[in-house]
Amino acid sequence: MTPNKEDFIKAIYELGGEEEVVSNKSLVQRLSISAASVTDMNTRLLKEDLITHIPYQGVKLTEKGLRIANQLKRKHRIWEVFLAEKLGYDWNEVHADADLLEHASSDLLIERLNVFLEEPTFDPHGGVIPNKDGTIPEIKSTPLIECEVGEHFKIKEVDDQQDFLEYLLQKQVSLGKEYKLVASEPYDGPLTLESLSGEQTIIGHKAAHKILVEKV
Amino acid sequence: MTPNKEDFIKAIYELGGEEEVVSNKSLVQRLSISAASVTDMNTRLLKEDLITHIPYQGVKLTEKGLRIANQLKRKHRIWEVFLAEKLGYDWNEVHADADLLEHASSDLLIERLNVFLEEPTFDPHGGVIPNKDGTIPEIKSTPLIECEVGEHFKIKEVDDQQDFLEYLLQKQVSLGKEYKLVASEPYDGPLTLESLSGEQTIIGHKAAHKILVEKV
DNA sequence: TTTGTTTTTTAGTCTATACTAAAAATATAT
DNA sequence: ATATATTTTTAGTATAGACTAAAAAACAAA
Repeated sequence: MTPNKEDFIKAIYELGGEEEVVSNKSLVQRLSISAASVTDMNTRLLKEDLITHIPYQGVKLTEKGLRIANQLKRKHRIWEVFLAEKLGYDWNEVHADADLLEHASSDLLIERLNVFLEEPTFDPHGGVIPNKDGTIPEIKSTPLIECEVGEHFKIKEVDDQQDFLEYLLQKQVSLGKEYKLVASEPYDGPLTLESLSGEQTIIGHKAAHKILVEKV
Repeated sequence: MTPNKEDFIKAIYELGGEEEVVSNKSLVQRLSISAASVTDMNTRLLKEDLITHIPYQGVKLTEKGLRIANQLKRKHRIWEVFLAEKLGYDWNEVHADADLLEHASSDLLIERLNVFLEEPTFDPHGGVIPNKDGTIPEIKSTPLIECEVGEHFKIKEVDDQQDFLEYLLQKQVSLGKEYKLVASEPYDGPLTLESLSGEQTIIGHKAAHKILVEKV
């Protein structure tokens, strides 16, 4: 497995290759390589049983390919957590360096880094971190940021940083409380929540990443 | 610059290519590649002005090559500090992962990591960390671990971790005090110091890494 | 100094990854 | 349905990095 193959598999995954067939054209655009190079890489990955290929239609990940894609995603997201939490990267800065690091990380390194970071469940964007074996953890609760306007939910888990907890206290947001999401501004804008008693609370999008809810 | 070229330059450096001509043979052994591959790589690095080459004798780093070698060493050693201090790697475990990571580190990442680690001067083995621009910092003080038996020295700087400071206090080792190194056991064994008043103190090799001294 | 050994270089191959240009297959539109 | 446009594949080429085998140069030793 080389960095290039890894990137290719990741690209297929991100274009929906877990379920549907992904066209050469979309891979050409995603990876900025020629169509011929995509065909080349397809035949190589096919030989390794990482994808299935329907000529003139596209490729799909095999079980093996999917497992690798998820393990890469695990590495990527654990690095993102590190970059954001420990090195002070902004959420939009983490991606490029995580992309480099994920290809240079032994399993041992990732597991130790994971422990150092206290086994995070989500990356800085709120994405779920896959398990070591490439499976996706059963998430009963979803980040508030992923809720749609109009949905009702219950607060299940919040980030446990001191200042964030104080912020929530001040906003009177507490575990178990039920809300309805009444508005969510685009471009990482604020969310408006309405409690059962009709009071409205406005919180920022970063906060909405740190709050896990269960839809009711 | 590719990881292979980087490793090649590092190998030349480690074999003394800053000053003397390094033979193909030594590079063959160091990198476990064929003699023909060494010649190939030499011609490539020559084209980029990273080395000078005397046919049938060997190669030497140019100024440019040396700067790159030191910047790589900087990356390598900063990662070693991270692996040892933050992820709990043993001193002998850090090398392999640092070797991978050093090729996947943007300058930005290394500088932020350096700040996170509080700008260490030495790696876990006591090696000096080169400056960002590829120069070697002027070290007035040397780690105690690098002293030879019989030398006299003065304590200049010690690691400032709470428990280590308590340990030193208990051993009555303090800044400015003068000692003579009277014994140093091999295989990371303990060091025996003798103060001016003739008292002997025995400290472990790890502690000797954390103590900087000036020879007198 | 002549012979034998070691080291380096050259020549030719191989694989991974890219490319362009052209051919083949598929999709679209009148 | 036939012409046109798009997408995919094939064919041929390039570069980085590796190899083996053989030639050339340098070194060592009797």
